[in-house]
Amino acid sequence: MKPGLVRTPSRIVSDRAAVLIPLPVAGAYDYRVPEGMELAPGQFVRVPLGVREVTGVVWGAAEGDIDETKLRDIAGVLEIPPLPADLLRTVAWTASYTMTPPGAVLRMAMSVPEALDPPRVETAYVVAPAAASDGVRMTDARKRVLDFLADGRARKAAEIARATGTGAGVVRGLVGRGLVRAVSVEPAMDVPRPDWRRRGPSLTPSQESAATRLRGQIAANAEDKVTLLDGITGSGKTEVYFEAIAAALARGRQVLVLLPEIALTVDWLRRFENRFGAPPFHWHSDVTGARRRETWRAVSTGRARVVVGARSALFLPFSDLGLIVVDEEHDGSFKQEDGVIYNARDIAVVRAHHAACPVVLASATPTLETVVNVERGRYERIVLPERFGGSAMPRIAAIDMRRESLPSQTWLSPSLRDAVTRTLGAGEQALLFLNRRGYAPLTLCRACGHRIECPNCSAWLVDHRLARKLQCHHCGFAARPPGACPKCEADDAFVACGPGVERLSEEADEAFPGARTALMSSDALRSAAAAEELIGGIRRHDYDIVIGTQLVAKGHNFPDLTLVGVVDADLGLDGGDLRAAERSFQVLHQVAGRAGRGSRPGRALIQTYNPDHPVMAALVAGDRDGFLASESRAREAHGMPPFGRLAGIVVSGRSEAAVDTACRALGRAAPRGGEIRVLGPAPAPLALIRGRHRRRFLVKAPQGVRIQPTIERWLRQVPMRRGVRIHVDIDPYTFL
DNA sequence: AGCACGCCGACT
DNA sequence: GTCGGCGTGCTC
Repeated sequence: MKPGLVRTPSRIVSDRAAVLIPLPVAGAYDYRVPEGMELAPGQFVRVPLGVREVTGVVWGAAEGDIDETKLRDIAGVLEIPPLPADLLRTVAWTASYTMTPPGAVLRMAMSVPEALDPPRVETAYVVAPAAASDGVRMTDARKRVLDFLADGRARKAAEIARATGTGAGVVRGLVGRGLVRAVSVEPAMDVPRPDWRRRGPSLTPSQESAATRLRGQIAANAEDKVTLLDGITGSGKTEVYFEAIAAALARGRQVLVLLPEIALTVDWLRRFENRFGAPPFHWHSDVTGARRRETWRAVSTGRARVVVGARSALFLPFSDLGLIVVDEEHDGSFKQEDGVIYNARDIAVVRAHHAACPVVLASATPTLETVVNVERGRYERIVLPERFGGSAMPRIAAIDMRRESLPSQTWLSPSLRDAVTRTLGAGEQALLFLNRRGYAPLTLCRACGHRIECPNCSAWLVDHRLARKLQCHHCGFAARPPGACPKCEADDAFVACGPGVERLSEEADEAFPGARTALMSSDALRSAAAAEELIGGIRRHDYDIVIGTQLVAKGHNFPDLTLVGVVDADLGLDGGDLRAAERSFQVLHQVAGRAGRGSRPGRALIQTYNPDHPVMAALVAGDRDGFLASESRAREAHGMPPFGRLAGIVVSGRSEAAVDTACRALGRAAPRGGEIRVLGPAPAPLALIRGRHRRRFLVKAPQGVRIQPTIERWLRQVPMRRGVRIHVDIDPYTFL
């Protein structure tokens, strides 16, 4: 990925300027610059648009191809700092790369409309410079006030009164005599600053040498430096990149840390506060209202030194970005799938390039893309070889389910049950991992075989017994379980097929009587507080068995947990997804890493019907690099990413016939014969979502070929009927 | 994304 | 006869 440059003059001198408005229109609109108005790119301006007036951003010189008579005047300039140049370039690059209108990308950078309002001002008081106190009667109270203000800082009347034991009248009197001056100040949220001078925890020799290399990059202001911090679970990657953060803070720069699933990383925040003595600013969808506005402005003015956030934090107006960290670089949640479709990990590299600052990508199971970038010499790799505190990676063994005999409607093999029993007997904790929410993925009528499906999607409804609902995991549709079969009207004939975590928890209660079980899934944890409560309980050993979905795999540290049982390791392998094997490996490796993080060694048992599958073999052998190498060879042989380019073109609409007609027209116009190939249309794996029928084309090109211009030309040739929409997904992550 | 314009059904 | 339903198409 090579970030392109956008030319932006430092000042607009012409009587016309291009203004980008946060709407999905083709490009920036030209406006007339009124006499005497000074403009620079990035400035927020009010412009007339139809009958209304909107806030836009000065984009550059006018394109000039619009009729003079249509031109309207810029109404005014907002009195807030302009968007920084590196953000403007990142917006332009993202728009062009993802084939999204730039205004739609800009909207992400203007996600806090209230932040653009003129700042609320308050009156504060300072000592007047060069004030002559002769002739002013110096009472005790006046003297105390002047002493209090002697340091030159502006303070509000109430604060002065409180500190000096006087009344507001004394201050007013001093103002009247010219000794104190009233000034307008923007009330600043009193934020403790992270203190990089604090001593961090002591590091192991390998952590220390990794930290030294990262500090060196910050000190050398290594632009365009992307470093993969590659360390197994528990190797202390976080402490290492904290040292890079400290180095950036020491140079007075700002830092952005991107984390997946931000709301649930209580553990991470605790470690940050331990290291820096103050919390970072947060940025994710749960940050709302005044807090959101204040954070946006604090980032813009530079008061916010460290921001930890979800992917949308990439479009915050950092004025002096000195480092970006992407933790859990491999995590799928960095890929935004709706609206502007982008991968935050990639955009982080682009923003860092434009901001001329280094990037650290951290992971125990880096993506093949990143590993290949290391091998090609584009990224540097720093390896943390051993686990912190000397504890070993858990031993991983496969349980061959073909050789186990299980009673029907149960999913815990005798081997796994035996291991759990012995673990509990030793006073330790066990984790049973099943990446499936709810009670059962399918509800079937015993009498006629009818399967309960979502009315809007081609998917089964998932039985959520705790919530007494059948739920669609694709559109959110929920219904009470019907009493009788809607097809054959048989009463009480429904049978739940397959396990979800709720059902597994039932089986665990039966299999291990007396054991205290905790259920951890996104359904069971409605709030961050509830999550913290449960995590604390597990850490205190209030529970013996934890049953969880992917949530449990993330970052938690349970010292007494020594056994991880993966109930269905084959779950992620089907689906024909390009990255299915890679993702399975990442998830299983990560969840296995939950075992043995304390003083006692851990082990993981993986129930599978495919013990010879490369993913299982690599997990058991502890051969991550071997797995990546074989995966890499397979992708290269098929010209798949990262050895070739892919784009998904999804055509969708309410009318299946209209979608098919559109697809035929697109198929006829598809580019042929060149090095770019178009496959499809095929029904998308979920052919119906939210009542919209979907078909998918796949565009494939060799490495290094820009596919966007070809796709653009192709799609432009075929006018779309109303009701039919096209989504372009460059570098698709999943094939849903 | 708004907002107006426009062309068909149920009301005072 | 009008009020208003939301489909369609602009906005420099």
